[in-house]
Amino acid sequence: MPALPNRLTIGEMASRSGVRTSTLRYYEERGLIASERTAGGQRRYARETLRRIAVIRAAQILGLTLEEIRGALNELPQARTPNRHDWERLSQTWRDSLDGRIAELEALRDRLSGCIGCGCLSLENCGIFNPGDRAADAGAGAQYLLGDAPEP
Amino acid sequence: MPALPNRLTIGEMASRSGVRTSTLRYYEERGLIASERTAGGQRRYARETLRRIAVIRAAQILGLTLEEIRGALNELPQARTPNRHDWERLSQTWRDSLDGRIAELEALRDRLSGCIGCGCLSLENCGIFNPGDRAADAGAGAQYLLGDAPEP
DNA sequence: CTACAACTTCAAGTACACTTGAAGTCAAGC
DNA sequence: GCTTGACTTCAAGTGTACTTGAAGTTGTAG
Repeated sequence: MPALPNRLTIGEMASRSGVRTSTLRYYEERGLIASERTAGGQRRYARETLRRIAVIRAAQILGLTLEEIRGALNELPQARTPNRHDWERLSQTWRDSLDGRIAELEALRDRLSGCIGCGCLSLENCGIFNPGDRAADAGAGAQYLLGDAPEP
Repeated sequence: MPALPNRLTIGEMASRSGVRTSTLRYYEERGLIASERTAGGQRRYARETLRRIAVIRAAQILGLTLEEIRGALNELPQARTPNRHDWERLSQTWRDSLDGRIAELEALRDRLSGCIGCGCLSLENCGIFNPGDRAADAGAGAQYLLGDAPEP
């Protein structure tokens, strides 16, 4: 077993994290991760950066943009090892966001399930698929199913 | 109250569905919706198309691409009013897909919750955030939290 | 019958998250 | 000390889902 170096090359980071080198450079360019350079100009990453990447990939699943993730991560400074409190705040925030998304999807699923019973698409009087036929001047139309406000 | 015409202009469709005219033209170009034309070449939509748009927006929430949605919708042909069986198949498929996504997010949330207790980001020995430090040659690294296989 | 808002097409632009390729440099093993 | 794979930058390309703008046409209210 080879000893684990504390400073990892970009290739080592890639194979350990499952994220391509081009992506790592891109993340660095966008300020999500940081690196030091060798005398010759090559990147060397701290081992902690692996965790940061895990957090980034997890946050992407939650639907956050890289910019939003960058904002969240910048409260876990790269200068010091993030402490338990830092991490609790971040993971609690994301947990809440997850709970929200889960609730949204469950509501959508339940509306869909209701529709299975009524066969909406073939019926004129389904309250879910026909709102636009009645609330014409609300401008919201078929947004009903989505639980959305009209945007554009 | 103005009577509801059976053939709607693109502008009427836009205000009823909450989707821009440019988006409607784009959907048509991509084969998700259809229209007839007036003698002068302007689009006129059947009222049913409003439902189709509601379905499209709902499916987007599920994370389907327009191409996938097009595929699903093409089994609900525009030529005839889709029957109850058509709709049951489609909504059941999407319900299953929703259930899957909900389960994924719940698993992620639970792993996050476990992390809140252990303060991973500051600990060397968390099984969730440090897998890459031990399974170096698996190439999977920090994918653990995500429940993902390594892709690239 | 005319004015004007709403429509038409087509090409190009935008945002996000990357990937690819060219041309060149670095570092580790022999 | 040289070879070779891994690295470097920078510009351009990809795919998805649209939006914007220019230049011209249509349809309807007055």
